[in-house]
Amino acid sequence: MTEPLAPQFDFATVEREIYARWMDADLFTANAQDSVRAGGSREPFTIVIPPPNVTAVLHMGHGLNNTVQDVIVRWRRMSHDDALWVPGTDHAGIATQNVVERIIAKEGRSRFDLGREAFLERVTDFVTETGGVILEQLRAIGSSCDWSRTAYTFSPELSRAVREAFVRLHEEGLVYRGHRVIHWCPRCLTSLSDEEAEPRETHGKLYYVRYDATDGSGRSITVATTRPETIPGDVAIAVHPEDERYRDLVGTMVALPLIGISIPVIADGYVDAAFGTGALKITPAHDTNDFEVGRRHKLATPVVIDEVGAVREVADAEGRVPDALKGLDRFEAREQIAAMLRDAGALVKTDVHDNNVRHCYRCETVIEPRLSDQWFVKMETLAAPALAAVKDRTIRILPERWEGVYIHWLESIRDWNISRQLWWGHRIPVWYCDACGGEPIVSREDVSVCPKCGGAVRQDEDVLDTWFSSWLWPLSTLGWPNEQSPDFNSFYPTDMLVTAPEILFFWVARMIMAGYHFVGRAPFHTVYLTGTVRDMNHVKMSKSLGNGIDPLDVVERYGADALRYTVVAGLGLGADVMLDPTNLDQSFATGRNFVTKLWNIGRFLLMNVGNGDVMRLADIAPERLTRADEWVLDRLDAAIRESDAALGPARPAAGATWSERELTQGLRLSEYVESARRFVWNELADWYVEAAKIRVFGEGPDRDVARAVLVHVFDQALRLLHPVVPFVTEALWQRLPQRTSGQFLARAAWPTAGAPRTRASQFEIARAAVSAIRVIRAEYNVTPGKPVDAVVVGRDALSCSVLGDESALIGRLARATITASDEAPTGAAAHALLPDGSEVVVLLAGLVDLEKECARVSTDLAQLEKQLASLEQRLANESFVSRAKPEIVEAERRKLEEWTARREQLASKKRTLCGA
RNA sequence: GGGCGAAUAGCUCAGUUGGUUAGAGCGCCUGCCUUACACGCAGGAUGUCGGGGGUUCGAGUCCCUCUUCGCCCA
Repeated sequence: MTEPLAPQFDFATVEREIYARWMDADLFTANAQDSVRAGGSREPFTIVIPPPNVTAVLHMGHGLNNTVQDVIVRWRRMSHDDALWVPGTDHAGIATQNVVERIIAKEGRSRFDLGREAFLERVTDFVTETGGVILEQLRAIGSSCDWSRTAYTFSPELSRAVREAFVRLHEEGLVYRGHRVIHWCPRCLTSLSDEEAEPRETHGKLYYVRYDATDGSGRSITVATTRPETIPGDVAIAVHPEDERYRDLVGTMVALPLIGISIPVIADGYVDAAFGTGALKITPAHDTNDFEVGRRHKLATPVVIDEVGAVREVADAEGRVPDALKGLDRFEAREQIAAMLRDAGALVKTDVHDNNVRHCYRCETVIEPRLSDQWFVKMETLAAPALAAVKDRTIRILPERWEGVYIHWLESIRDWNISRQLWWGHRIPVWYCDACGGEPIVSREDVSVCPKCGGAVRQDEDVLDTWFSSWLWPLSTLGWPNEQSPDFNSFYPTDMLVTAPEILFFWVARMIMAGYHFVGRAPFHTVYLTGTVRDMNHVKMSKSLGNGIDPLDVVERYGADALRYTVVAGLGLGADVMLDPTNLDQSFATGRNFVTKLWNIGRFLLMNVGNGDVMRLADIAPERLTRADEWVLDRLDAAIRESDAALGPARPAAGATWSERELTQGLRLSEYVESARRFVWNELADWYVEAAKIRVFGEGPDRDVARAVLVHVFDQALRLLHPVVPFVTEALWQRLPQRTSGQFLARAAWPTAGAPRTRASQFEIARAAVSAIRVIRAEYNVTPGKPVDAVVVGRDALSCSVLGDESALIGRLARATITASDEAPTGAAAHALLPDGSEVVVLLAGLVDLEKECARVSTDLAQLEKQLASLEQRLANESFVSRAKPEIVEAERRKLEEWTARREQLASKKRTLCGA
């Protein structure tokens, strides 16, 4: 039963209601049995969500990313795939721990006051309470995740996968304990991986410090350093072996300024002779590269900066730190020692110097290189297949340019520090026995006594890098390490991964490594890296900068569909999306306008089609279709074809790897949306609906044809648009005549294009005639309501019959009374030449300005002649005719014929009008 | 410093292997409340495709170079 549609789309009510009905009907739950991999009839199509942090609230980046995933997964679901979108969250070690630490700080307590166990309880409580918020928010933007499979990196199941991975890698010798200089955040009090310690361009100084020789010769060597506060930790001065300036100093001793300890001058190829003075101070405990130099030269490693970044004699550093520096923060110490050096005459000069300083990606604190024991993953063997997978096209990364970045990173990969000195995270499954002091015990199960001596054991205090669980995400969410689980069998490997480029290394590359290493197969075949959401000044949106847009605010104001449509329509492949946080009305106008338009087309249709039976298109004899019918059906097919081409392929046709041709195809979401939009708005609404009005308003058998075409075409268009604007399309679709309850557009079949319709192009002649008359009306400022008289003159038999048959329609759309004739009338009238050579003459008694008409035709003619001249020149060119592809030459010849004929028409018109 | 990428209408961007008169959305201008829609309808204006050079019958598209901007890695 169709009740009239509300004049306005009440998205707030409808979206909530429809989402609830989708959930009740269980539409988003994938069935492992349906997958062809389990003997079913559907191709599996799986996307695993990039798990947002449990502490996260939805921002536009999530809005963009998850809209893209939802569009893709809905498209595949409608395309008969066994579509699965796995949702979930990440326990996010540092981020979550920071949040809870801030909360308890308000109570005046630190995590150390609470102790490990009590602190973890607080975190767990916090996560239980707020961890699901972002998943709820994803529903508000329409995400069709399979909520029955919601995963969490810290769940018992996924934690088992983490242990399995760690232990297995250890057994294979790929996880090892290393003693080296790592990135340390003195605020978070944890080590970080190379990726988590982000380089930032920083304005600093370069201090030139003189170290005097100890042999009394009066010689000295000046080094340039950005970090004079580490001077107490210096153990050598290094120069390049081939640097003539310092050759005679190599092997001699110099004194640490202010401190007096003697250190050697050594030669090492690592030194860049062109930087600073060409002499480098070596501080092995406080610089990654210096550590390597120190190791090569078997130097000591005095530690002079502690874990909170204060200068102290921490280890092997007795007598090295001057009293005046002790206890100072590293940056205060820098100023202090510079002053002391200046006073001592050892500071030669300072220069301004910009360099990249690493900062903690979570709290922005300047990283302090720190010497410590950490667990590492050996990356070289893991990287090899991940590198090969992209090179041999098993995996494609879009936009393509990211492939280069990925390859470059993997080719110069370094070992991965996975220890974190945090409390919130997967505890490293390693136990130590103090009694026998044997090898660390690495175990899948908790260990309570030493297997060797039966003594007490203690577990490693550290937890694992969060990414050590995230890299298993496509595996662990589907049941791994149980490779026999139905989900793993049916849905692994997954298909696409949609994420932000920032985590290409953190996450994407490592997932590929994990996939190959643990199960021998890539986790997905396509990586789609979306752009970034920015404000009008191209600044990335962020809460801290205050230039963000809250997606839920947008949903509240304009609806989820408007948000989704706007974002997808503005999204070139991998392109950034610009939105103005200060003008939401304008930013989301695209989506809001479109949704309203769609709603109004639906209103028109439901008001006028009525509740009576609607024929199926297939039951209508072809000869009953009008030219307009054929045209709109043809345009629909074109839109379907264009949408398919823009979206697909969904997977490599050959199964294993992408062909060269396929490699960069598909995922043009904005092109897909534009094709669909153009059809419903510029073709269906602007032309077909207008053309069909008189038929649906009338009575008789033709009314039923028009109703059938209208309903069919709108039904198909709603299917085509459903992935982008799921709510409004579902709401309209369910009200279409003869819909039985329990049917959902979300599960309806994706449209397929039919064979080309030959009569469709005939309607173009009528359309051109309407446009021509409208242009003339506008030029002569004929008031829109006022009818005019016009004569149409077909160029040939076909045009004549089309224009004759359709004259009533043309007249109605152009507000004109049309006479079809064999000959253009003479006398004062406005003329237009249609693309096919037919003519339209609008009789504007008393209005026609002969001069204006003459000028118009002259301009047209001049332009055509210019183009014709260049065309003639091209065809006269022997090289072109002989060297260009034959079909190109042929096309140009045909064009020449048409244009020449047109020139004759225009020239003759000009003679009549201009009287020359 | 090394590498990668971008530069097309006022703005944001398409333009897939070189081949019609370079497109879209938003914005802008003109006229219209035409009984689905003014969040709309009809009409319209706007490009030395960053500069220069080259390859080619033919370049927005390929090559070189310069300029500007962005990203990644030291």
